[in-house]
Amino acid sequence: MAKELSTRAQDYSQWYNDLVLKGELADYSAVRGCMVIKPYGYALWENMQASLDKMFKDTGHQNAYFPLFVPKSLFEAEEKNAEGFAKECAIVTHYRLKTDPNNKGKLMVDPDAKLEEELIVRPTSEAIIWNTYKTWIQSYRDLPILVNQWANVVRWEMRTRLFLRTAEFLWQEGHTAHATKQEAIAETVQMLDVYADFAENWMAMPVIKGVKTASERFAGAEDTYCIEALMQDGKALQAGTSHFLGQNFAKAFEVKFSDKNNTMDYVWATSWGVSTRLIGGLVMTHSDDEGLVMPPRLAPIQVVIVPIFKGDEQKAILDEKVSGIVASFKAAGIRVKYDNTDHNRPGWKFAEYELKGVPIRIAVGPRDLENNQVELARRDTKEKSAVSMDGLTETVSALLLEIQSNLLNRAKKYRDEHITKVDTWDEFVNVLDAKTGFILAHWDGTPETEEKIKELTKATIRCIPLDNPLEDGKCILTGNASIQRVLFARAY
RNA sequence: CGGGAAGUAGCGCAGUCCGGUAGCGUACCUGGUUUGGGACCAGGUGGUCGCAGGUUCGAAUCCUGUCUUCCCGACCA
Repeated sequence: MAKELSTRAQDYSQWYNDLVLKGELADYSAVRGCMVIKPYGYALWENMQASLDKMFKDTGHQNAYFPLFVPKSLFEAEEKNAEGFAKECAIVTHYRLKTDPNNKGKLMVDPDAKLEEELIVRPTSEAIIWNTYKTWIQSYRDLPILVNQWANVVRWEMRTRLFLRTAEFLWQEGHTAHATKQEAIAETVQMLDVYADFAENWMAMPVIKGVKTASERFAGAEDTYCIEALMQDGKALQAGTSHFLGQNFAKAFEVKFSDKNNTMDYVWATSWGVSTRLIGGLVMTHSDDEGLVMPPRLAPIQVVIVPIFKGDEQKAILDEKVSGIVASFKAAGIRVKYDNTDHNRPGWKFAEYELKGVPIRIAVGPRDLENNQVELARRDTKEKSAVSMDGLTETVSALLLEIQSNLLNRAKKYRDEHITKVDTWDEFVNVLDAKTGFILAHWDGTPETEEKIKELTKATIRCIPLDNPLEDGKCILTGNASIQRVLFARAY
C-alpha cells in the first residue's frame, strides 16, 4: 500500500524525516545520534565523493589517511581549536573489557586497562595532521602540501538529526601547508570556489559565498569562508567551510621551514571540508510532497524503465526490446535501472520511484511497441509525454541535462525571492517570521550586537558575502554606523 | 542537558488506566485471477511486547533503573 508521507506544510521536520527514512537514504541505529546510511543513500554519497574527489585532484590535491584517535596532549596543543571542540568529544580511556564476576555473561571495563594518556576520537584532524606535517616539512621545497582525507569524525552533539547533524558523520577534510600567507589565502578561496561549483553544478543547490564573522569562525582559524544554502522552509544551511588558519597550527606544533634565504618561518595553513550534511541539503532543496527529487548528475538511478505487460509472453517481448535500450543508455553513461519485477504492478513502481526521486521514468508496454514510442515522465515537473523510440538515448541525455538546469533555476528562483533587504528592526523581525529566508541588513560590526540579535530572534549572521558592495547605513538594532549589509537567517 | 511524546510482527498501530499468557492493517509465503498510477480472492508464516531488575500464583499492563527515537529549547557542520 501507499507509504504515507507528511507534507511540508503539515510538518516540515517530519516531512524531512519521512523522505530520508522512506526514501531509504538512511535509518536510525542502536547508537545514540548515529545513523545507518543505506545503500541508496550511500550510492548518492559515492557520487558526491567521486565528483568532489576529481575536483580536488584537478586542483593538485592528493588523498591520504590519518588516525581516528588523537592523543589528548596533541589535541590540546592549539588552544582555541581544543577549546572549541572540547565540549563535544568522545574519549577513549581504556583498552580492554573483561567478564564481570558479579554479572554472568556480561562484560565490564577492565579497571587495570586504563590508558596512560586518553585518546580523543577526532572531531576534526588538524592536531594529528599538523603533528605529522612537522616531520614532513623542513624547506620551502617541501611546500605546498596539498592533502585531503575522506574520513569519519565524531562530535557528541546534544541534538541530532539525520544527515544534518549526527554524532558520527562522513566527510572530507583538506589540510594544506604553504610558504606564504597569500598562497594559503588563495588556496582557501580556491577550495571555497570548488565547493560552490559543486553545490550549484552537481547538487543544483545555489549557494552564497561569504566570510564568517569572528564569533562564527572555526576554532583556531583566522578566517572562515563558507557557502550558505537556503532550504525550502526558509532556514539557512551551512553547506561547506574553508578555513584560513594563518600560522596558528604551525606555531602550536612547531612547524617551521627555511626559505630561499635560509631564514626560518612558520608554515601557513588551510583546512576545508564538506560532509554528509550535504545530503540533507540536497533533500531539502529539491524534494516535494511526493518524495525525493534527485539532481540527475548525482542521482544513483537517473532513469528507471517500467515495463507494462500481461503475462510472460508480453514480458519476454518487452525484456528483449528494453535490453537494447538499456545497453544504449549504459553506453551513453546513463545510470539506468530496468525494473521488470513481477510482484509489484506498474502503479506501485511509479509511486516508488517518485519517492526515490529518480529524475526520469520510462514506461513501455504493448501499446508503445505498436507505435514505436515510450511514455516518458520527468520527476521535477511531473510532466508525461510520448516520445519516439528512435533517438531515445539522445532524448533522455538531453532531458537529464534539462532537468539538472531546471532544478538549479527553480532553487535559485526560490532563493533569490527569499533574499530581502531590510532597514528597520520591525521589518527584520517581520520578514524573519513571515516571509523567512535570507535577510540583508546593516550591522554595526560588533560581536555584542550580533549576539543580541541572535538572542532576540534566533537569527545569526550567516556570512558577509564575498562580493558585498560597500554601502553606508545604520545598524538595524543599535542604529550605529555600518559600512555594509550582512546576510542574516535562522539556520540549521 | 531542560520540557513534552513514544518504543508491542519488516512497517504503521490497538491493547496498558482496571494484571490472567497478544490483536488489527499492511508487508511476507502458497495458489488463482490480474497488470497503462500504490490490484483482488482464498489459505498460511511471523512477536520472550526496547533492555535490565523488582512486586505477584501470574506482568505488554504495576514499580525502579536504563537505552533509543521524535518534537520544542540551549549547543553545533
